[in-house]
Amino acid sequence: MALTDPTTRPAGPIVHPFIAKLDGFVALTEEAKAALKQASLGAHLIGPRIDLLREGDMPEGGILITEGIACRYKHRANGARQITAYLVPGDTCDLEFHPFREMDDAIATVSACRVARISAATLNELVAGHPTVAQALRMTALVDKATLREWLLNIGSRSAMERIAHLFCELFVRLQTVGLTAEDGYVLPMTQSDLADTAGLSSVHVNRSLQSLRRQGVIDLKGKNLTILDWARLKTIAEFKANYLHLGDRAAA
Amino acid sequence: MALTDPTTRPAGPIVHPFIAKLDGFVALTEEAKAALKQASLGAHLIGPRIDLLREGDMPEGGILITEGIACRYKHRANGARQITAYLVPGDTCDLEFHPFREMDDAIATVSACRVARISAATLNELVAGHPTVAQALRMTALVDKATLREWLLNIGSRSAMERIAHLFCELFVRLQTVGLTAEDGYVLPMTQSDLADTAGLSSVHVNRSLQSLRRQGVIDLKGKNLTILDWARLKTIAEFKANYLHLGDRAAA
DNA sequence: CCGAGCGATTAACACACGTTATAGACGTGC
DNA sequence: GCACGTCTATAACGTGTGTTAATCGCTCGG
Repeated sequence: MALTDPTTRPAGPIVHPFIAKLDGFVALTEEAKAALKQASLGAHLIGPRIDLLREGDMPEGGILITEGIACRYKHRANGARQITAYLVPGDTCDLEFHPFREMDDAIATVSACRVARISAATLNELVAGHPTVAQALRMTALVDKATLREWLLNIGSRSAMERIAHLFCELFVRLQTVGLTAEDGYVLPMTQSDLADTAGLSSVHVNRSLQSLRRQGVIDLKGKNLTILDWARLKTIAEFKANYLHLGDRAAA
Repeated sequence: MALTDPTTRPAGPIVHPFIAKLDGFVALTEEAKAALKQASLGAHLIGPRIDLLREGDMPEGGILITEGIACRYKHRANGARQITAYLVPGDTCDLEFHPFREMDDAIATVSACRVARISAATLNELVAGHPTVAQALRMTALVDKATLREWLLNIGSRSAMERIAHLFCELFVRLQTVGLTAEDGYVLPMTQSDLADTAGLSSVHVNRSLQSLRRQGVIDLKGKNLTILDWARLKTIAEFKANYLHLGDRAAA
């Protein structure tokens, strides 16, 4: 029963991942949910590999991803790129909005995405009118920071294979909470070059590490389909603990 | 005139770095300043290398550093440690507080520190009663996140020497805004082993990189006294841009 | 149907960085 | 004044990862 209960383990993508996410952190009132629904109307479809915001931009409002995967990244003068976060459906950026702030990094789609822009005005209304929303948004900011710290640990102290395993674990858990995983895998739209820029590795070495994970029978990766053949092993390799995502009882088994 | 004007370039440590920091982000009302002063009373002196919060703790409130330098860090099972942030006077942690949240990392002093604990109750009063404080706190959270992203770029894509140079640049600018730098240097309480755990390097290689910076005449480091002999060069090596700190016109020259 | 381009793969080689070990310098407590 | 621990420094050696480059397979546009 529990396995098929759509409220605990959705069979497909959930309709309003953002509302579900916030509601998971802080129980929202019905009015708050309605307001959020209203605010996330008018999402646009945007193709893959498109910049949503660039370094130096002064966004009027924030961004909400409702479908697809996007990323935050920074560029160096020599052309090197560091991806600092992945945004999955339900994730936002710059909702903890502050006027007159210049972007110090950029945001781009990885796969095609559905993106809603939320203006500063509606954001202020949301926060002012719905304390539960304000509290939940503060929680998302905390989780964002905790995730950045975990990535720092990942890049700073783990080996190449461990880093990639950790990323795969994190994405599995995060996508699972929005109903975007199959039982044993998910769609991974990043290229090996993206993974390299995420993990602080060269794309050649990412390939080597993937081969190693494959040879050990831990994963299978064909095209954009990642299958996790041995979840326990993957978690062990990555030394993955989901506590930093602060999912509470929504955490995956 | 401008150089000696204590409001723009304080000659010594400023008395309430936290208030100055928030006021720099969002102009605070006099009542807000008074309330913040009240809240930060009763700071305790704590020795070096003492844990303030441990992973798994459920802090009742937040922490404010008024003197000394502390750090956030995470441990791995194999004993490896990753330092994810340094807290200088005026910095806080977990003020964007959320009830029933378990720490997913730890906080410890590096040098001896003066530390104020701010309870959830006074924090709620501050935020509810002073919108400017709430807004400024949101800004600090944004800067924290931007700093984490910059660190990710640092560790993920820069060489050993560049990473260390970047850290030295960042600390110089941050300490300067709270009046804790000399004209050409500051006190660096971290050991080389700390720097290693910060930059994702071995302590041996940190030493090698420091020697290299010394040989080039960029820095001098005797004991805990860091002297920057060639600031322009150091910035170039680190490819340092202070924009992610969002200091506006408080940024160093 | 063909060429162009991008992504994945693999090989060969180079080097930045890690590991282990030892010794010296410094402070600190007894 | 001595023993001790901690931090810095340096050497020798090993290796994980980067670099360059070539090949192969797709997909997509014409």
